[in-house]
Parts: sequence; structure tokens; C-alpha cells
Amino acid sequence: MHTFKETAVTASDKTFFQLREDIVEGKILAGAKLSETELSTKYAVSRAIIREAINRLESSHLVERKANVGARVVSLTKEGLVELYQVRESLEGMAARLAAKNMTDDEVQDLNKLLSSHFDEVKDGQSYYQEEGDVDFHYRIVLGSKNNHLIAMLMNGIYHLVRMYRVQLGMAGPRVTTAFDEHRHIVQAISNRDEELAEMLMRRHITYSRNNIQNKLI
Amino acid sequence: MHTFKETAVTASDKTFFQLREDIVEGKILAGAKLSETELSTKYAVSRAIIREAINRLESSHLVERKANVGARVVSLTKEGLVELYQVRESLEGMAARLAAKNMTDDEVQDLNKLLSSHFDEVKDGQSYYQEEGDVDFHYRIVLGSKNNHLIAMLMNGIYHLVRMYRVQLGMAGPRVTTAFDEHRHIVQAISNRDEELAEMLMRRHITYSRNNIQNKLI
DNA sequence: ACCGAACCAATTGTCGACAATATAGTAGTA
DNA sequence: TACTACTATATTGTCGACAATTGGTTCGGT
Repeated sequence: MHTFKETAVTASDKTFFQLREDIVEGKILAGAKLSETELSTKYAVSRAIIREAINRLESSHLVERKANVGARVVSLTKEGLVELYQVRESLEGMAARLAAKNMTDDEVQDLNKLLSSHFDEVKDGQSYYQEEGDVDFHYRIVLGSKNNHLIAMLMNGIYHLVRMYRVQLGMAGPRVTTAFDEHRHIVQAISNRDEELAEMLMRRHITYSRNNIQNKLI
Repeated sequence: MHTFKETAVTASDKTFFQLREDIVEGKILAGAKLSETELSTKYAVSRAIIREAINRLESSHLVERKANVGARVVSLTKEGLVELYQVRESLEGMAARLAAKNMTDDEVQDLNKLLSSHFDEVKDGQSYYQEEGDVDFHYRIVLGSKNNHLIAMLMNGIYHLVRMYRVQLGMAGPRVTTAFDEHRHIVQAISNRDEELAEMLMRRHITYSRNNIQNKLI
């Protein structure tokens, strides 16, 4: 389960989540215009609700808005991907460092369990690991940092955009086993409470991961 | 001049900027409740405008909102400060690295000029340097990274919160000259296009800066 | 044919009113 | 007195209508 606690109560929240999913999953195309009136009939809510959702999406860097003109879904470019992964490298590197420092022993143990369950799946050739498992792994470490700013930035913003790139470019292929090894080393560093190494390995891991996607865009 | 391009056209924008300033500068206290009706009379705009402004402030981590209850200005805590500076260290470190890589020669030259103008001020004992000058320096480097995600995160979000801490805790005292030396070394690394060193020095610089403020909160 | 100005339709920005929800206060009972 | 259920009030959530702005289109002039 990679969905987060996001307690959606209000209609505005629900519309926001729905709209975000539709954008990330490509049901609304990258670069498309977001007409407020159109969306308000489509999702059966008032324009105010749509407006609020679009504002939130803008804060998440999933749409761009110009005053008195309107909003468009961001378009996926090679430069955008590079910039996104540079930020990710920076933030997740810090997350790994902090996780090595702040995770409880129990959490570290759970992380090791997660890793070995992934090992079993990789061994059996389950492709399930690829998306769901990778996401779980990264989430676990980010949450382990115990830094709420970091958590919010990655969970509410960056990761959705990352997923948008992954989904719409067709996600990575044969990187599973090598990524698994990288995960293993990161967990090792965290288990040893080696902050510097954890950060360095995570940064490398994300750089590799970027190279893997980047080729699809050239 | 440390104000950014922020072309405010719409009334919603203006209200947002005004409200943000009032919060950062402490005219609205940390932890205070933000009543929509009250603010709408105070700023002479409709509740919808206030609502939009509050939403944006929430995205900037200046305000926390609970559904059906309301919004409060964030409160300034020691933990919050530490978390904020951890993120800043991570992002600005990356910014320095990218600036060393992506700044044009002209931009590097301008940065050196800025530094020597600061030197003159420090020599003359102008306390002006402290806030305005420091901000200029950091902005210059962040913009030099040419990474729009990075720029947006720092300029629209983190820096305002940083300033809020600085203003409301009374800003640093005798750190001017030592901070100047740190700036000098960072500029040197950028001039040499030494990405790794630039990142490392910037991270240290921010850590020192945090220690300086942190003592005020204990 | 080309350029500019004045209109026009469509979209966004703003507003006030109504509905739904939470909090505080009151009354009632054990 | 302490606790619960209920009610009243104030605040937020949602909506539809009106105002303002944009971009395109048409028309006229050179």
C-alpha cells in the first residue's frame, strides 16, 4: 500500500485527489488546458472547488497557471526531468542521512524485513517489485527521517511528478536486480548508522535511476 | 532590493503578498488564528480571496489548516527550526553545486563584484550587510543554479519561513565578518567551477548559520 | 494584401448568500 | 458535583451569479 494518510473529508479534497490522479496517470494529457467550467461539470462540483484544486496542483508543480488566462498541465521535458531528479537527489540524500540518525531500531529492523521480502520477489521474477516495492522503500526512508518539511515536500509534491514521468514514459525495464543491490547497500548503511554513507549511496542510487528514465526522452 | 519579480496583478495575489508579509514580519503573531471573515473585513476583500491566500500560505508552510476548523499561523519551535535548516542545507548545497556548473562567466563575475561591495560595507561597519546583503548573496546563487524547481521551493517557500524565524527571534549579531569569509570561500569555489567544494562549503555555511539562530530559542 | 483598431465571445476573477460542521454553553440527570 | 445530551452560535465549506480581462475576429483604412 503506497497511499498515504491523506484524510479526505471535504469535497474539495476529494476533487483535488481525483484530479491529481487523472493527471499523473495520464487520463488528462500533459500540456492540456484545464478549463474551470469544463472540469466543474465533469466532476460535478462548483467552479470554486475546481479552482481550489487547481491552486493546489499548482503548488505541487503539476500545473502552471497564468492570471486571467488559465491553467495547463505541465509538459514533460528532458530538462524538467533533470531538474526534478536533481532536487530529488538532494532531498532524498538528506532523508537517508537523517534516517540513519533518527530511525528507531524497530524501524530499521522493519526496513530490513521489507528488503528481504523484496529479495524473495526478485528471486521469483515478480515484476511487482518494480513500482510498488520501490515506492515503499523510498517512502519508508523518507518517513524515517522524521523531518516534516522533507516528508511534505517529497510526499505531496515531488513524488507525484516523478510518478507522472514514470507512468507516461513507460517505466523502467531491467533495472530491478541492480536497483535491489543499491537498496541493499543503503539499508546496510542505515543499519550501521553511517549517515554520510547512507546519503552518498542514496544520491548515487537516484542518479542511476534518472539515467535509466532519461534515455526514454531523448 | 531583495524583492522578487512576483508580478502581482490580481487582487488575490496582492492580498496573498500582503498577508504573507504581515505574518513573516510578525504583525500577525505566530500561532494566531486566521479567521476568514475577520481578515476579509480587515483587507477589504471577499472571503474567497482570503481563502485562496490562506491556501497558498499553507502550501508555503506558513500556515496550518484543519478542515472545518480553520487555519493558524505556524508556531516557531526549536524542532521546526532544525528541520527547516536541514532542508535548506540540502537544497542550497545542491544550488551551490549547480551554480558552479551552470552560472555564466558573467554571472560569476557579478557575484564577485557583489562580494567585494559587501567587503567594503563590512569594513565600514555597516550593519546593512547583515540581512539585505546575505539575502542577495544566497538569491544570486540559487538563481545561478538554473533549476526552476529549486528556485521555486526556496524563493516561494523556505526563505519566507527562514525570514520569519530571523525577524521574530531578533536576528544574529556578531556573525557578520565570519559569515563574510564563508561567502568568500563559496564564491571562490564557484569561480573555480569546483562543484563538490561549493556544495560542501555552502552546507557548512548554513549549518553554522543555524547554530547561530538556534541558541536564541533554547 | 497588409496592418491596426474596435468589437465580441469565452474564460477567469470576485462577490455575497446559503449549507454543513464544529465548538461552547446549557440544562438535565444520576 | 460530575457527567451526558442537546442546543445555539459562530465559523468554514459550497454554490451560482455578476464583473473584469483576454484573445480572436471582423472590419476599415492605407
